[in-house]
Amino acid sequence: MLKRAVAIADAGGLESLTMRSLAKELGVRPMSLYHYFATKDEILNGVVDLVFGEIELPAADGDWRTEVSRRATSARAVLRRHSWAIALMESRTTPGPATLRHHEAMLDTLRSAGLSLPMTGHAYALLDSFVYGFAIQESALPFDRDSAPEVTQAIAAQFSSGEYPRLREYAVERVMKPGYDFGDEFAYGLGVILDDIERSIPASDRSAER
Amino acid sequence: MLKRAVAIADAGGLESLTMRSLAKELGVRPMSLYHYFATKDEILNGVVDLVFGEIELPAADGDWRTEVSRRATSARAVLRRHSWAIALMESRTTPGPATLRHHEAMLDTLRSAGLSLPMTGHAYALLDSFVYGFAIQESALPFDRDSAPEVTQAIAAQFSSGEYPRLREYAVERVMKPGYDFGDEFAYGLGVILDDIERSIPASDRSAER
DNA sequence: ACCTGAACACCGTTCAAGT
DNA sequence: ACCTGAACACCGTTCAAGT
Repeated sequence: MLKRAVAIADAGGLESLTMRSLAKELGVRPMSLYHYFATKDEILNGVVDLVFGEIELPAADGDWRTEVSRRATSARAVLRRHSWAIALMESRTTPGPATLRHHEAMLDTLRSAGLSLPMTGHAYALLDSFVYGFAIQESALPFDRDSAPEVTQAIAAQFSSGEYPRLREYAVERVMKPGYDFGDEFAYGLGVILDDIERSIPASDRSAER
Repeated sequence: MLKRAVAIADAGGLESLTMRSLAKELGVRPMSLYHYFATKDEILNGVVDLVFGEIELPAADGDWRTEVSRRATSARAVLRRHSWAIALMESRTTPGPATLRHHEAMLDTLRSAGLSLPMTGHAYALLDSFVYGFAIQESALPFDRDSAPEVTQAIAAQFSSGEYPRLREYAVERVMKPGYDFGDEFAYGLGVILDDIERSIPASDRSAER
């Protein structure tokens, strides 16, 4: 039921997910939905939790760097698949069960790696800020993955006025060069964060497979 | 005119900003707005650009670390003031003039600090991912800045089931301790990123005030 | 150039009622 | 328990018309 809601938003964006469109998708009348959910907001909470549940959980007994990296990469992929969910996260304040399970697994992984409680907070806040923020930026790219060159060139032409020399430089010398992919910045940022976490681990726990 | 739109969203959230509410605020009939903007989407683009314009610009000829730090801190404050704007950013793909000026200033600051073109992209993507993602997390906190203790305790009680031991540990031993403030995590993350940027600067440019 | 009333095709949701 | 039709107070936007 919530899965259908996700499918609708995937296909037509968040604004296409209405009580009426969801009801139609389920072959039922709009008012029937109110027997299962008190408000549309409740449905949105469920939808966000469902999306969260798609993210691979890290294993606390694995190599922490591998696990944290895998989970972050999975989170990015999920948020790219359901980019409408990012906007939703800003307004949801009551985490669902999948979200809680997820946080529990992450905390377990970080604590098992030997991080102190304060450092666990630092690392988790930094990591998820990066993942969410990257997803926002990726979803707001002025070109989609396919039509990159044409649009990029149009933008670069706009910069030829000389008003934005640094933007022009970056567009022409970097973005328009073959092989450039904004998505690659994810690996860089993730590496920086993982390195910082690694440095924070007490020597006694370092590279301990436990 | 767009300022009034921002004020409406500040006061009542994004859903309270409608063509009708904006018209009323301006003492005009709804249809008059269409003489200045083709669609509501165009208004939203303008609103996002206005919010962007509130962020302090970094000075390319200042100390890069001071400037980048000041700008990131300002961005966080702005997005906290207008947290509804975060959700909007996800769907806007055409940057306005204030946004372009902003990016130009950031690129200029990073390049003037001696960063290579690829490293400039790495640093900027990492920095803004962090800033945006932090803003999302901060706006989705289950407690607002004032009523922290009561709500936190209610949440901690929920964890007493033993189903989420790591979450319980973190809530009880960290979040509920006096002096804890999620907002403090911003300084930590920003420090990690600035340190990474600093390490990337060629020795010849290091600490050059130029 | 600037503004507007009426209307249309939508929303989420209430309420009272059906099986 | 599960579903529904009619209705209400909203949306964004079109169109034709006013000054």
